[in-house]
Amino acid sequence: MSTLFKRTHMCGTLGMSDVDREVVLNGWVAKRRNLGGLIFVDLRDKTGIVQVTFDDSIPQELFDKADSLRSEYVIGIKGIVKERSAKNANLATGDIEVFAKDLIIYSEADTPPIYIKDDDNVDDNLRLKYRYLDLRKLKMQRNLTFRHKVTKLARDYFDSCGFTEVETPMLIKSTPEGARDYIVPSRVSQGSFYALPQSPQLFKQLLMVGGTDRYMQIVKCFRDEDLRADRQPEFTQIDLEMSFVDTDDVIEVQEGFLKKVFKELLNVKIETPLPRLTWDEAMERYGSDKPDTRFGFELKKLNHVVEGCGFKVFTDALEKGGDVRGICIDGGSEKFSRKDIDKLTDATKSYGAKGLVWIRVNDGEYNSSVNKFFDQQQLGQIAEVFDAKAGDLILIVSDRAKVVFDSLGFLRREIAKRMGLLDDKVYNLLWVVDFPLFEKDDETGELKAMHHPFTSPKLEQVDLLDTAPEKVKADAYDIVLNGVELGGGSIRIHDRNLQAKMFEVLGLTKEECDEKFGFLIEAFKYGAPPHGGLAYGLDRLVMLLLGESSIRETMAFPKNQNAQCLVSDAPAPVDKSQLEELGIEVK
RNA sequence: GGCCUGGUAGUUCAGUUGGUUAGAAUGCCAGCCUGUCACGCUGGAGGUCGACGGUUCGAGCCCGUUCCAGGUCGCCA
Repeated sequence: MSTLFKRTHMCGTLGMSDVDREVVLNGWVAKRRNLGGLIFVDLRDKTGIVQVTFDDSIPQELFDKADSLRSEYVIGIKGIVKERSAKNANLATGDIEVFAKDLIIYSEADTPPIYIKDDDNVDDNLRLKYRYLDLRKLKMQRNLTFRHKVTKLARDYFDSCGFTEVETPMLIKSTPEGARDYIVPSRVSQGSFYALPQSPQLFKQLLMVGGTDRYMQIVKCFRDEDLRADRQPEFTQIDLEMSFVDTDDVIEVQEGFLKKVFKELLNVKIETPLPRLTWDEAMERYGSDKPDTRFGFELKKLNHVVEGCGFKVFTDALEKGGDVRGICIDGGSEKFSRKDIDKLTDATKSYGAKGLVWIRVNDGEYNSSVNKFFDQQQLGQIAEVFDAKAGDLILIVSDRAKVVFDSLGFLRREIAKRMGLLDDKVYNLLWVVDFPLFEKDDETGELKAMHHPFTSPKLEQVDLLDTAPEKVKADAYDIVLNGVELGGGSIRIHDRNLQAKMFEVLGLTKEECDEKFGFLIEAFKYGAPPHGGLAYGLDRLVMLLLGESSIRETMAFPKNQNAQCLVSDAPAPVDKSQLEELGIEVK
């Protein structure tokens, strides 16, 4: 029975140029202020808020209707735009207001369980349960719109570079390496299962064999692993693959994309070519393969300085082939109390460090947690490595290399955060290149592919595959922004013999390879072009561009930490009959 | 699975050494109010202090167990 007021304008777009214009607006009541003979309603749609005014120039019946409005009622109004006598500088539309001549209430609304206000601080579970209310926040609408702009820009840019967007299947074969798969039962082939893709990796390589030449896809990926602020079980990649390219070609195209994204969406100029760090250098200097270079505190190796010292913790670590490394915090001595350092020490323990040695640099003397083992001269030698000055704080960790890098990498970032050195207006993009091809499994000691088994080794190092595979570097690269991995990729192996060699080093039998990747190996028999590519984590990219700290702020319906969708209550049990139809036993 | 933080009104939080009827802000309801925009003023409703057990004359507070949430380590080729 309700009629519709045909909208002429969006709320947030009105301004002085619309004065005296008759407009029709639709939206939600964000706020009602009743001053007695005068009622103000803040009307909201996705573009913003505008003030609608009801005064005594309208019939009493209409005024009473306006008085009945409550938060989140959905209404339409007809009215005239007028310049305000009292302007509101805090509101984009604050120069004008709309004098209502007619009002229609489309829906009434119960009092909402959460405030619809950008700067609220509501429990995450409530926000996720009532996500449709949360999404009414202008910030969320801005975020979704921004995300849309990133994907549109990606499609346009890669289109202009000769890429074709191709959809790859969502129901694929499970290849249980790496992350856990989400499994989908097959009704037609009972007892068999599909998996949801962790990435379109194998299919995009098949597209290269299929002559697609340049492929892109904005694609959902699924990983059944524990969640984090920047990790969701279903997330979106901007996935890319190119034929007849080397690392430089891939990087050049991507730098063009990133430059455009930053220029057009943030009006930030990115200087290209971007810096490139080798993986070795990134670890040595920053203790991380995704270094944040907005601040210093670079790692220094102290092995040669502490060699033969009387401190057993250091000498033991060295004897076992480990390292002694440290960082120097400029002016950190005053900023961090003994208690602060104890807390930091505790925090490093989750990275495997057993302790933290500290040295406070004063004028010409040193105070440290290892005064018993080092005299002033020895401490001075350590300080010299860092070029430390009075007021600095040196933190040292000794252990096997991974623990040392992880702990110090964490410390430098944590300390920078506490010292307020993380400027979110600075965008330090860089490439980390030459990753190791393999890494050792901590439990089994076996080699496994660091990236995936189709990543090409650096061709000049292929001979090392037989003699010292752990030393072989890969043609793999990650793009890093302010300490966050935005994306990664590699040049793939297109040579059958090299691929066979790779599987051999990984200890995979021919049967295992055929079982898992037979279709790709088969495809490579029929002419595979040299190819390589890259995939961005779209959610993370958008998160960083928006200055958000969780990817949940960039997606419409994210899952909570238990991977549940609180809006729809998934996952949920299914009917017994559904399971029977799938041939799944019911307990 | 481990560690850290938290769970008190619809919401965000405070709650001292264990002690009367558990508070504030905001939201909500009612009344008044013609230039507000965090409108104002007056009044009102609103609580399984996450759950269970224990200690105690007495528990929001102490102890134990457990559930839930967020962060994080492991994990994420």
